[in-house]
Amino acid sequence: MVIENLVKVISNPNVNEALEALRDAISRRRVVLLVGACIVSYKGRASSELGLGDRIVLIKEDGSILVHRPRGYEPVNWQPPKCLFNVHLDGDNLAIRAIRQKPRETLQIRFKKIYFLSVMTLEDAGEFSLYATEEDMKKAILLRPSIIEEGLRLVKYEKKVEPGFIDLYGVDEEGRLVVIEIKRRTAGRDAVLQLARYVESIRTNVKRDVRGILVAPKLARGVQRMLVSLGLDFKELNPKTCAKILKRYKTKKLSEFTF
Amino acid sequence: MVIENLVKVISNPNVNEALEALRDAISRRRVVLLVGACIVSYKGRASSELGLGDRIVLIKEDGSILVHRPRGYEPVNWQPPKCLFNVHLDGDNLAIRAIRQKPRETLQIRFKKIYFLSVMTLEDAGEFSLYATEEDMKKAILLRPSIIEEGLRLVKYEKKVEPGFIDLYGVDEEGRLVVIEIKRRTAGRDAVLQLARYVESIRTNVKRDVRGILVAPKLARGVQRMLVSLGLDFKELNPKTCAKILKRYKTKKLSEFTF
DNA sequence: TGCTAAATCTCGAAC
DNA sequence: GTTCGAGGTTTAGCA
Repeated sequence: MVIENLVKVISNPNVNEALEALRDAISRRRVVLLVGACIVSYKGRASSELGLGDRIVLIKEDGSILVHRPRGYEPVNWQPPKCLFNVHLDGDNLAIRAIRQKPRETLQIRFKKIYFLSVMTLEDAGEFSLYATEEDMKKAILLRPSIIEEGLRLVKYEKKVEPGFIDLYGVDEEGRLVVIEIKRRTAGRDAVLQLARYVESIRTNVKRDVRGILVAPKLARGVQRMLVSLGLDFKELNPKTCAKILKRYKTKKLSEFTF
Repeated sequence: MVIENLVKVISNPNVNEALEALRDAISRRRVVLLVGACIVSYKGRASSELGLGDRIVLIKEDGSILVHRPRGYEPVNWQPPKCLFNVHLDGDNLAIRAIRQKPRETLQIRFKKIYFLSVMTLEDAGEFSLYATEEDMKKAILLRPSIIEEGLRLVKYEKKVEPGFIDLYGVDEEGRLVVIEIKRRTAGRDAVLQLARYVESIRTNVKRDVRGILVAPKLARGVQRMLVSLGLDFKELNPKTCAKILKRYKTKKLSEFTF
């Protein structure tokens, strides 16, 4: 029985070694890291050319590929999951073509020199959880509408109106309709305009008072004036506050089962 | 004289080897690749937790850091350039903390096992050029306004009006003002509303006929009706056509110098 | 420094 | 399959 290395590293491979290892790795859907000097060209939704330089190329199990320069958060070139690979020789150099079918896009990487190549069998079943998103804020407000204002009753969730989807919809203490637009970060003009369009759309269909409340941790500069002139309200609400409410609620629910 | 390896790879390093190599690499602003089993947590604009699994961690010269899972285009966790690193031992495990100052955000990676670590000195001076962006379309239209319509003269570039910035602004054959909104992809409702707001804003300030032209390779479904009802025009224009015009123009300019 | 708009945006959900 | 909106969006350009 042969026990295969889960992580294989080849330093300074020659072109044929690299070619063979890469073809094998891709056919087996392994994760591959390549570091070397290369030129890159891309044609598809746009086109790009990248001159010679040292880069890190990461090919993943799902057929995605990333080309990273030594600086910057974003990859300089890439291809999303599910693309097809073709590894071949371009003269004396190793070349990788990654082709996406729809939309048709082609990424070509030509290596002048490969410093190292690694083929890896990685196991990753870890759960990822992100807290305090806009969705969480919505849930927290539904659980406890009083964080917006006393007497508020929420009657609809993601109501469809003409310009799009309303985040939250309800009735206030005095029976007026309330439209709520939620932003998890500083709300700008766009958020106000969005809310204004929703309110306008409902006003044209209903013979009742309609209020619009923008809910966000903060307003961008100059936006307050805009809100006032459009007759809309603002309610400060921090995503962290919402996370706490959700947490408490979950604990409570759990305790309901426990006791 | 000591000649240092430009790319150093350590397979299955023990914790102290890894700690030393990593601290040295970060202080020298080298590019680092780490592959191993880790857990990750993030606190900042939001919060996240990632359970144990094999990942690829890339630390760059500019102080950015990316954590990639074996699948997916996007990093599961990251930190943008200019963050500060702290490498330490967490019990028997190697831990990396990457701290961003503004906004204050912290990324912590704890390795249960390191399969390999690579420290690299990479040289990348290659030029990157991307063709046929919205900016290119703007330039092409300015160079040859007749691709929109005969007799069009463009008089302003990125004119500021109340709702935002107009892409292009001009006068048509019959002396009417023309506002142009450019999209490099299929134009949707948002593009139409944007153009409509610009046109409206100019109409309120000027006692002249004002036309709005949406320029894009294609219209989304249902958008044509919207355009008509708002009295706006559409002109089909492909970004590739624009790239060709720019290329020809550059060649022509070159030939003017040559001959 | 802060804000606005674009991105080969990507990704997911809803229709 | 298409469309629409969110994203820890990031990034570039400009007041």
